[in-house]
This record gives sequence, structure tokens and C-alpha cells, in this order.
Amino acid sequence: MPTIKDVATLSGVSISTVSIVLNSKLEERKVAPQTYEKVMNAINILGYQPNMAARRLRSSESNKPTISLYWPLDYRASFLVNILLGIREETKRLNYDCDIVVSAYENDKLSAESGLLSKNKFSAAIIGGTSYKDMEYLENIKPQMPIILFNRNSDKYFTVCNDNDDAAYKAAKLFAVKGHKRAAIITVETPFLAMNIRTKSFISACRELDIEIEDIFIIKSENSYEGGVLAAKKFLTLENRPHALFCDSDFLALGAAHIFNKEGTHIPEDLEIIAIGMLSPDTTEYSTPPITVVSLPSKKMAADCMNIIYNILKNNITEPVHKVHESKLLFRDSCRP
Amino acid sequence: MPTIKDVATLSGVSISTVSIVLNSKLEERKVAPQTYEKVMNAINILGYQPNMAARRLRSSESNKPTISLYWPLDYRASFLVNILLGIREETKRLNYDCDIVVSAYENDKLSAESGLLSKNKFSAAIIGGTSYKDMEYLENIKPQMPIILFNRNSDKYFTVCNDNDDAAYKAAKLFAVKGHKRAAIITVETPFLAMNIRTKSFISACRELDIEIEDIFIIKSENSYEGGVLAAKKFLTLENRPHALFCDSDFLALGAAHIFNKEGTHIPEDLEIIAIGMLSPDTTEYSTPPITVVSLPSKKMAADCMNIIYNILKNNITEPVHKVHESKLLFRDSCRP
DNA sequence: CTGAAAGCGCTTACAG
DNA sequence: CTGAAAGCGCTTACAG
Repeated sequence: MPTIKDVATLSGVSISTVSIVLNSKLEERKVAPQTYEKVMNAINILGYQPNMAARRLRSSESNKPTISLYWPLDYRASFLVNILLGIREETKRLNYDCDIVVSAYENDKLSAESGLLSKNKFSAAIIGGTSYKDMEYLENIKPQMPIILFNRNSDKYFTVCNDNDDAAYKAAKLFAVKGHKRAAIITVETPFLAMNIRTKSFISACRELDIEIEDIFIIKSENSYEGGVLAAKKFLTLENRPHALFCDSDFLALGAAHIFNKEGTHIPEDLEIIAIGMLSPDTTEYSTPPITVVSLPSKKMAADCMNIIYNILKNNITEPVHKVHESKLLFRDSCRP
Repeated sequence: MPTIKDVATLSGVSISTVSIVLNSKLEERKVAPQTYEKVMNAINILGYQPNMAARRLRSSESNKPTISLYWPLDYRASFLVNILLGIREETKRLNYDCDIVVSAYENDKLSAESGLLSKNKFSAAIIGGTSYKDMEYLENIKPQMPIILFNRNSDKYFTVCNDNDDAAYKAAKLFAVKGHKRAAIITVETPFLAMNIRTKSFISACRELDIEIEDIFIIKSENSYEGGVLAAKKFLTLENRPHALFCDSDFLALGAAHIFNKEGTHIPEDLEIIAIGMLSPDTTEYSTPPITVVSLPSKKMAADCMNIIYNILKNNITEPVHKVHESKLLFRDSCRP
């Protein structure tokens, strides 16, 4: 990276002069036009870009904390808005001034992110959406800043979780109350951590509550509207179908509902649906039919992450804390108690 | 803000020692336990936080550009994901390494953001969702970095716009083709810039195409599912209703569709709907009914913003450029040609 | 085990 | 009109 010194050398002037040109105090400082030309020329040749860190240090401008939010920008991207909103609300509430950097990383490739290992980039980081591999990576490194894991477990780091077992149990329990003896599942192919746990918990909750789930009725698809569409089509080809369907995300449920509406499967008369609600509750409240969801309190969880960071940076906490949030059952037409 | 010097003074040691304690090279450097205690104590008393800029400068770590995305985190927040995805795709394509900072600002209060006026924070900024007031503010300041306006017009700044007139015209034209002579509108109460322009353009396009829009059928609401619900309810109380409805956002259309389904207004038989699609196309593709949208190419627009920044920072462009993107009509059941 | 000094890349007050 | 020098807050190689 060329510095102001390189520009000065190439243009044959002092670094003070380069700085003056750079800061466009041209008139005020009466820089000679030809000097200006020489400097601009050198800047272009070298592709010079000022060093922000040096400027910042020099200006003694507020030393604001920078908090990085590591998030995978795949299908889980739409979830990100809630996280940002939660963080925002908390910083406002605390009247805490900080920069939020969104660091997009690829699933399984958190290890490619250098930020976590640098001492001079972020004051703290919130990491969401980690895969098994990413978690393993995290367990083996020594990050240079406090880290809060979003909806993942770890002894090493701060964690803010949803009680996934409880979320799945709430869904199974409602089916049991409604007298269902059999249920189907639409879940994802690739085992992402939280979804995997929820699906497993749902199955074991059903076992406990005497609800049978045959393997053939565990349909795996991609976590998107389209995935829900495909799964629902597959479901409709099966014989002797259960009348209760658990969808491991609202995306899946909305895609599935589209097909059921189209094919004349009436909800809830022919089939009752409960989904895990990751998106804003509006999304499933105003769909046709409105879908009953176990709604993950993602905004609150994000706010909690921010709150923990605030306290860490104020030197109020040192040992990792682990918070668990309860999810809420929102009753809509697709399955009412 | 206390510095390492303050910590050194208070704890009675040199700044080198404080630095060693801070960097936990305790074993390696064999710091005396009591020295460690003294330093940690002073750090806690002072609430010391290391200055990232100084660390960064000292470490000569890569001088990565930081690009700020100014976005209002109100109802338009859900739109943000597309923007981030677009930016991400472009940085990947260009293999360009930079940090993305999301700076949330409040509607009408862009002037409260200090970042735009600081020379040492961001290398460039993308600003979206500005109100009239925010635009006026921008026209009157001298920002310290290149700025790209997202979907707004200005001679002063770089701009990447959707052709709002064209988007509205496409919707009106389809109604005309279908033989509609009258239409209704659901739009927003608060006049946000882009929506305001689209609604106006739609009205004038209708005039041109001989489609009548009575004032009573311009229903204003809040831009959300709930807003669409309320607007649709109001619409259904009116007599002698048109059979064509233009919704200025997909939120409004989805909320409205919910009510029409519930109240037995059949779409498209009783009422044809076209909406402006701000969200991901999935959202309206798999709703019941699927909604015809004029889809704004927000991802592409965001990618374009990033591309412009890339070229500015490479010193390839100096004069503001203005790009205009076309939106695309996606035909679904709610209104087919 | 601890401290004095150099230097990261800038900007600005001052001298010429 | 231009340049030499000080200093922003850190870390690290070196000396003791």
C-alpha cells in the first residue's frame, strides 16, 4: 500500500504539501496549480488511498467501539433484519454509540474470516448461523475479542440461545392436545445446527406424547418457499397421510400452504400445520391460511447479545454468561387449541 | 477517553508494561503477579478501552476500505437484505476486500449522522431510503467521501435508480391491456420519495391510458401487512368498486390479499391486483393468490452501487455517474395479460 | 522482570 | 507558496 510519503517522493514535494492537496485546502493555502497537478498525478499513478487508521488516530476522533455481526448471507439472510433491529433497539435503549459491521461469511467457512483473529478490528463480535464445522473451528481458536454466539451452545463463549427443545415440545404438545396420533415433518436436507436440534427434539417429544412419526413422513427439502412447495407436493403423493404437519421453518410452511391451497387440501380441516417462526410474525399472520408458529424471539435475543457486549466493554463481566430465551406459540387458523 | 498512558500513570508502571499485560503475553514475558494486579486494577478504575485506530496503525494491518450503508431501519428494513446480498455478490465477483458497515438512521434524521462529515471513517457510502428532508440536507453539505444514492435523484452525487415512472407505467399499461377503465390504489400515508413518485406516475399513466381513478379510490395506509389489511377493509366498504387494484408495495398487496381471501373477493375474477415488488420475488410468487408485481431490481441496483464505489476507489471515475435500472413485470395469477 | 525509544501514516501549527 | 517537526495511541525490539 503506497503511503503519503510515496506520493511525496514521486511528486517531488513534501508530505505536508501532499496532505494539503489531499484535504482540498487549495484556496485557503494557495497551492500552486502545477504543484497540485504533480501531486494528483502521483496519486493516480500509485493508486494511493489514505490510511483511515492514521487519520483517525491523528484526529483523536471518538474511539467508538466497532461490533461485528458475523452472519451467513444464504437463505438465512432474511433473518438478519430481525437481528439488526434487535441490536439497534438495544443500543438506542442504552444510548450506546457504536458501529455495527456486518461480516458475511460462507457456511462452513468461518475459518476464512481473519477479523476474529485480529486484535485491532473489532471490539466484540456476535456470530450467528454457525455450522458444526464452524463451531469446531471456534472451539479451537483464540479470538482476540469477546464473542457472543447466537443460538449456539459453548462453554468457551458467551451464548444467547433459544430453548430449541422447548420450541419443538410446544409444537408436539399442541398436536397431542388436539388428539393427533400421527404427524409428518418437513425439515431441511443439510443439517444446520439449530434446525437439526429442533427436528430431533420434535421427534422425541412426539414419542413421549404417543404421536407416531413414520420415516416416510419425514420429508427433507431446501429451506425456502420453493423447498416448501416441493416438500408439500411430495407429501401429497403419499398414502394414508397424517393430519398433522410440523414445518421446521416458516419458509417451508408458506411454500407448503401455497400447494395445499392449490390442490384443495383444506387447512386446518384436512391438515393442521405448526411451523417454527424465524421471520417476523406478520409473515405468517397474514398468509392464507394464517399459520400457527412457535415464534423464535430473535429480536430479543439479538438485543440480549448487544446488552452483554455493552457490559463486557464496560468491564462489568468477564466470565462467559449463557442466556436462554423461551419461544412463544402464536395461534393462528392452521392449528388452534 | 483514557489512554494507555493514563493506565501507566495510575498503576505506577511504564506504558510498555501496560501493553504487555494488555496483550496477555504474561507467561512469555514473566510479568510479576502484583504488577499484573496493579495494571488490571487501573484498567478497571479508568474503564480503559484500547484505541483501535492506534493499534491498527501500529500493526500496519491491511488498510481495507470501509463502506457504509446508510439505511433506515423502519418498515424498509426488510428491504435491506436484498441490498446486502447485492453488495456481497459484487464484492465477491470483483474479488474486492472491504468492510461493510450498516449505519441505521432515522427517517428525516440523516443530519444526525456524523459519519458523512468525517474524513476518517468511511471510504465511501451508499445511502438509501432518504426522505425529502434528508435529500435537502444532502444537497447542502459537503461530505468527506464519495456518496452513491440508492433510488434517488441528484446532480451532486452518484445515483443508481429504478425508473419509477416506467415501473408505474408498466402496471397501468397491463390494466389498460386487460380493458380496465377504472382502477383503485393502495399507497402510503407518509409520502416517501420513491413511493410518492410511483403513485403519481401511476395516476398520470392511467390518465394517459384512459383509466379513471376517483379520489375516493386512492386509499392511504401504513406500508406493512397490517396497513394492507386496513386498506383492503376500507376498500370493501366502498360502493361501485373498480375491478383493478394497484398496490404500491408487496407488503400492502399481501395484507390486502389476506382480507380479500377471507371476505370472498375472488382474485382475479372479482378484482385484479398488481403490486410494486420490493421484497424478494418468492414472497409474492407463493402467496395465495400469487401476486403480479413490477419487481424492482434492488439486488442488481445494489451491486451497481458497489461497482461504482470500486471504480471510484480505484481512481477510475471522478465525475458523478447516474445509472437507471428497469424493473420487470412478473406475471402471476392476480393479473395475467 | 521492567522501561526508554522508535515508528506505524497521517495533519496541523509554525517557520521561512 | 512550501517544508520540517511534533504528536495522535499504540506495540515491539532492545537494553538493563
